[in-house]
Amino acid sequence: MEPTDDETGPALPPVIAAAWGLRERAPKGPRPGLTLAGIVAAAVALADAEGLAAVSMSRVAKELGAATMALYRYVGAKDELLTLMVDATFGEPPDPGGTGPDWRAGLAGWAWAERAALQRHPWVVRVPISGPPLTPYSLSWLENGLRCLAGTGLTETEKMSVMLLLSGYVRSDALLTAQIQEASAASGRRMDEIMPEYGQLVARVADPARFPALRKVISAGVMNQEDGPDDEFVFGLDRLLDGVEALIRSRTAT
Amino acid sequence: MEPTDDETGPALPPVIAAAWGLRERAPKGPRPGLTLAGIVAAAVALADAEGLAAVSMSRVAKELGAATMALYRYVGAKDELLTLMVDATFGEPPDPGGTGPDWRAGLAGWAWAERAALQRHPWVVRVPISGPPLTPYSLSWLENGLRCLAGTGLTETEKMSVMLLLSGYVRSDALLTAQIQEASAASGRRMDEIMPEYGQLVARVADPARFPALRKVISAGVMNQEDGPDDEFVFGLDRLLDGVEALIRSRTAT
DNA sequence: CTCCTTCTGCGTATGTCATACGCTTAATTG
DNA sequence: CAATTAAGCGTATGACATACGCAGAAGGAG
Repeated sequence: MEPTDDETGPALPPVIAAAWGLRERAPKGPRPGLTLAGIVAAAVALADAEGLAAVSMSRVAKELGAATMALYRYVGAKDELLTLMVDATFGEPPDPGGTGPDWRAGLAGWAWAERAALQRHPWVVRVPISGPPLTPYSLSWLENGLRCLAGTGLTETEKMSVMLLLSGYVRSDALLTAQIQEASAASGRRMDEIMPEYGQLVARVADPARFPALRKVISAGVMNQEDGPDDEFVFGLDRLLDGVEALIRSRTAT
Repeated sequence: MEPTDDETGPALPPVIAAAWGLRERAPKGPRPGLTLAGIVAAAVALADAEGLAAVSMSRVAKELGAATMALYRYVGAKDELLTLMVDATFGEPPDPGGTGPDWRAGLAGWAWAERAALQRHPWVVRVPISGPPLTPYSLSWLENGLRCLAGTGLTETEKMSVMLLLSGYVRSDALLTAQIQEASAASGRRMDEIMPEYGQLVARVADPARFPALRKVISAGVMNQEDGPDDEFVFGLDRLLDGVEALIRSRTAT
């Protein structure tokens, strides 16, 4: 179960190979009673139902009717299980990523879909990510995003940077939403009470003389307005895509 | 040590009050042998030297020559200590946030400074954040950022959204950098080897027929180019500020 | 000066967790 | 049928956060 590191390149973590279906099962030995996919699915269901904190190796094993240590035949460490859990929640990206001419609509759809996936499984943003994506679904999403940028005059480096920027933004937004949900659950208040309360706390703590701009924001009622949670996302997404559009236009003009 | 929840508003977590210097020491009882600031400073030093994983309550206490449980007189839970650690690493923002007319230069400077702070303490991006900022330095940074936007025609809500967008971006970028550092430390390879290796792994795992756009990026050598790590940051920052500029221009034009 | 209140430091105990190690046993091949 | 290989898993280890309650210090009240 060592990472394979032959002359063709660097080590491929075994669990990643397994996720891509590249694991050749040895002909000898007892047949496996569990599957990697089954373990991941059980862990995802558990996280959905009781939160990421409930996902311990022993708890997942119990859910499967197996012993804790049985899982380690499929997964080298809990870390790897978490990586696969995240990948599983994304699933196949929604759409062939049409090579249609409208890159902007394509990327916007991509962002909305990723956001939806993250909101279906709010714990995903709490998983500490260990590196750039190598898992099947994650790469599928990246692929589809990149396809949207095919017709633009951007360099490959720029395309990648745009995807990095966009996925980072979606993640940031989802993190914020998740925080509000958690704060609501922890304090027992309704979700639409969290931000107004935050505004009050800031007002109590921030001296108007030292924090004039901040106080102005608060007293303008920014935290109290009844905005659908989508408004914030729309704003950032529009800004971001405007920035990309400016670049593309300058490229096309040249 | 209960959160105070009087008629003036919602509960202010006691450790936040302490961080703002709002704690009135009781006249009775033995004098405290530790200080909250000292505990936080020790924890930050420990995280800087040995990483976030080394920061356990017992380890921090040992660093101070105190017993583990002594810390709980100053901090309700480890979570709170982490929040204060993050705040401490930011420190006072660099510059009065001049109300000069050039919002763009101001915000860019803000972003670079925040990025520098995060890179001085790479573990900060690994701290699970529990909610919107309430700590002194965090709010100072927010204040200074907001001031940059004073002259623009943006609404208060929009200003806040811009700051959210920008700080999320800086954080995302710092997270990526931290991941590369961690991967480098874990695998023993040099930091500039990590991305090329990632490219090779993707090439090994992603079938060209199913991932054409991704393969095109890889084979264009995107992962191999000798880019200063700043290039990525510059690109995203420019896009982002371009997007904000487009909005401001449309506002001013009206 | 003395007692009482109040708060600090901290020893101990508890429950949880990830995971290393090695035994047993089931498939399969020769 | 014997040898091989890997699956399931029981046990043990060490780390961790933190609840609880005691002992002693500091100051105020009488």
